[in-house]
Amino acid sequence: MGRKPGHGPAWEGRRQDVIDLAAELFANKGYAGTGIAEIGRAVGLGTGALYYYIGSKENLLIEIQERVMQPLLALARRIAALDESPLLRLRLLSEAVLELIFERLDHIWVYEHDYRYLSGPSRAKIIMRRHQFEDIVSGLFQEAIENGELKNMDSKLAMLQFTNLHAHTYTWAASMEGLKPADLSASYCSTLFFGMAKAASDGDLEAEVKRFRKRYHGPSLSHTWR
Amino acid sequence: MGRKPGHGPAWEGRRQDVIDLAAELFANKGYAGTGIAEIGRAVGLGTGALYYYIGSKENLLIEIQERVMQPLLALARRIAALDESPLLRLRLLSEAVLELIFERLDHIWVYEHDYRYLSGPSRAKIIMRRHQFEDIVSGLFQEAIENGELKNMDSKLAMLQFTNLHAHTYTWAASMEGLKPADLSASYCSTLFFGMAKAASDGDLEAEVKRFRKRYHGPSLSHTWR
Amino acid sequence: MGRKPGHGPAWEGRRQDVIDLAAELFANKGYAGTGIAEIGRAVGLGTGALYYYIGSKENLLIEIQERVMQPLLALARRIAALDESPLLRLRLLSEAVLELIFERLDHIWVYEHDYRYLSGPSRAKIIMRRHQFEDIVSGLFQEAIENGELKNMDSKLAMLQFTNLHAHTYTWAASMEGLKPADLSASYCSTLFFGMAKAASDGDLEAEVKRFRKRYHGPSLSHTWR
Amino acid sequence: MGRKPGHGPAWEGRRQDVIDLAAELFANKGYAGTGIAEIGRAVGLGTGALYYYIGSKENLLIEIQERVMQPLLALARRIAALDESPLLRLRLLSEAVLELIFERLDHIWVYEHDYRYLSGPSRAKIIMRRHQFEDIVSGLFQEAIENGELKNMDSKLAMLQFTNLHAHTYTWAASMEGLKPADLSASYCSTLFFGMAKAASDGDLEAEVKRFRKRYHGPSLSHTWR
DNA sequence: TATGAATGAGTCTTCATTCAT
DNA sequence: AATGAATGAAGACTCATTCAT
Repeated sequence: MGRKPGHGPAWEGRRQDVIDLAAELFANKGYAGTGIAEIGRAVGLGTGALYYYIGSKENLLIEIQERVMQPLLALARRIAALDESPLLRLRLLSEAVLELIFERLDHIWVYEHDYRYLSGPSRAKIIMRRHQFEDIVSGLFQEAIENGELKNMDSKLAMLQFTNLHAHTYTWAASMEGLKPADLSASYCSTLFFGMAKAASDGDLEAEVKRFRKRYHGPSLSHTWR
Repeated sequence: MGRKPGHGPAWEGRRQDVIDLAAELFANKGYAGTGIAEIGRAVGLGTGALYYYIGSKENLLIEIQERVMQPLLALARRIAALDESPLLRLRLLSEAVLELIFERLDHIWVYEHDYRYLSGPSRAKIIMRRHQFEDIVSGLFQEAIENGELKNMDSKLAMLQFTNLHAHTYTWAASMEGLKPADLSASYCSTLFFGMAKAASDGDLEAEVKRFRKRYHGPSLSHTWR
Repeated sequence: MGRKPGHGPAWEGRRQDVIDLAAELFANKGYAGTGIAEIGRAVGLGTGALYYYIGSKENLLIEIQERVMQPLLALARRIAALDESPLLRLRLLSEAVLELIFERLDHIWVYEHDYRYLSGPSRAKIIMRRHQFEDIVSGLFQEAIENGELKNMDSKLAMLQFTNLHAHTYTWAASMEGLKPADLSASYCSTLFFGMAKAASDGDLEAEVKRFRKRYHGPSLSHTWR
Repeated sequence: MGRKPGHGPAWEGRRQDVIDLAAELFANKGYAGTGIAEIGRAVGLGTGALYYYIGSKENLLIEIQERVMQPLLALARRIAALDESPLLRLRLLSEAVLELIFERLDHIWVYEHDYRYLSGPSRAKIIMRRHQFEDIVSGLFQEAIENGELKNMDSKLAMLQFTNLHAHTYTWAASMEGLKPADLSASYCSTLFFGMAKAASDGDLEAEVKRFRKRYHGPSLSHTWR
């Protein structure tokens, strides 16, 4: 974002290193909980020198968001454009997304948690990109539904389930050493696509729920606040 | 001596109101991004009076976490103890959880985002409770697997999918006016349980993936950072 | 100080109780380190009711100072007026002062430490009284010197030694359970009066000091700051 | 990489200046009565820059205590180790202590008054050092008693008299312009050592006291509180 | 007489940012 | 390219005091 002419050749590399470290720190202690001086200490630079590279603290946050959103969108576009069945493309996207998540968990933490600290314009830009990504996924689901590969359902709801399943993975991925993105993707897609398949009918369970509600007279199972 | 130490009868109610408002503000601007004075302004109290009710800012955060975790755990325990099939119990739990989420989205935002700003002990307590919740869900899946209602899979992986799907809902729930927890729960459970059903076999798709990989020679679909 | 008409009969007693407790707390945690609410808790009163008795926090401090200075001055005047030898009177005063110190160490702590927190007028008043006390003691020493009971020395220096010796006792008195004011007084006065007696001549030691200074060439024994 | 963490060469000097000024202010208005901003104004620094030097307000207090206690202990140890008579060593110590007191009265004020505002560990450390100092003085008195230079008395009581006499000097030293530590030391030691000398016997005065008590029937000379 | 509640100025402290060198 | 130093606004929190009831 901020690279201007007049900087030496090492500038860009150093800059990226700083962002790397910032992402790590932000992920662990939160954007608001991490001080500029702390980042400086981690990189081995005084605050003054740090500003030579970063411009501002918010800039750092913007860069990290970009680092997540740019490849994500690029990936989604490239894959969506493939001449393959929608489910296969979704499966490929799933794996690519999970790879991204596993590769740099810290970035994803920041991406998911701290975009609220972005000021107006940057925030809007990020949100717009998220919608773009979602639209691509929605579109793929729509194709699959029209295809007949999936049952007739709201493609947006399908997309949200896909997104929920993948996005929330960053929460626990660190504690599952050994788990491979490819395997996880297979499992996720298996659940999603079979769960949404033509044959699937939830009639039985929902009927059972209804019967239970009639029969049940114990303490409330739905929540009321306070 | 007629002393009556402690607080008047209105105190607790006022206190809860303050927490309500704080949750709203924290949800919008983040815990770190919300000032005590700002909360005071929202409630109509000076900082001094505010502290009379809250004790400390962190206390507010703790209280909000409790408000989420306590009913969540209580619900999970009560439902898990029912004498019903595991899938039905999971379905009931799903709905209860979604009700909780929809009812107080702001609390869930804070619960998911800001627990990192808790100091040591409180943080540990919250994390412990989360594990307890997860164990209950895992247990139900394990039962369903042993039952034969679900295919043979890692019950923890099943639990994580259940959790991912539900937890991440807070992200977009506000923008889906009209969506009922009951319907969403039906959809989620349908996907999950059919997707994990005995019959389901992902052999076909995975074979297709393999063929694709062999055939494909375009730009990389997996991500490498930077 | 603050007793106004319109107060019930229990008022004054209660007021004194509050001052008692305040002295204890001030002694332990310092005037500035003790909150009004803390005093209230100790007495069993809310802050509102407390103010009914005390008027202000500074008032409390003033009262405590008075409680020390008034009996001290009264004592000194009464004893100085006795028709006895100056040394006997000093000895009697010594004991009375030590009794005062031992009886209410907490008051003395406050008296010695916290008069700096008094605002202008009260502070001036207290300092004036201290001078009055010192003048009485000086006068007694002057008599003894003129009497020939003590050697010819500056009566003010004599007074300061008397005062130093007694005043600083509060510092450690609490840790000397069992020590009686009368015995301590005997010891103090013995040291002082024999040390200042006609016969006493410090020529020998001072000569020795001079010889040592000439002979000594080790590291400096006098201090230079930093 | 050319980083040079830490502080510039002027830092330590500036830091000491800040402590100097803080000591002055604390001495006049008390530790609790002096605000950080006030110190900043006195040094010509904003609060931010001030903290760059001091770390915390309590640190300032600790530093001042150290500035008193460290030279005091060093002095005591060096002097106690000299191969001279115990009384000469006490006399030398007396002078050194008084020099210290006269040189930086403000530090001594803070040292004597405000150590109560130190939190746990620092407070304990300071108290320990005070005991070490007292033990050295006690030891010297003990030697003098065993020597026969002083009469047979409790060496701790002797030490306390020595300490009282010296320590309390800070109270009035400022108002005695022209008084030299050496002269004051000579006077103090003269009083103490002759007063505690072998020949001294307080039999006469104490007998007189007894006779007086019997004879006297006026108002109480001993104090009863309130 | 006493209470709980409210005030608001004041406290110490932190931190992103700037700048002379 | 980098440093140390300084800024100053903002942060959380405290506390003596007041007041309606």
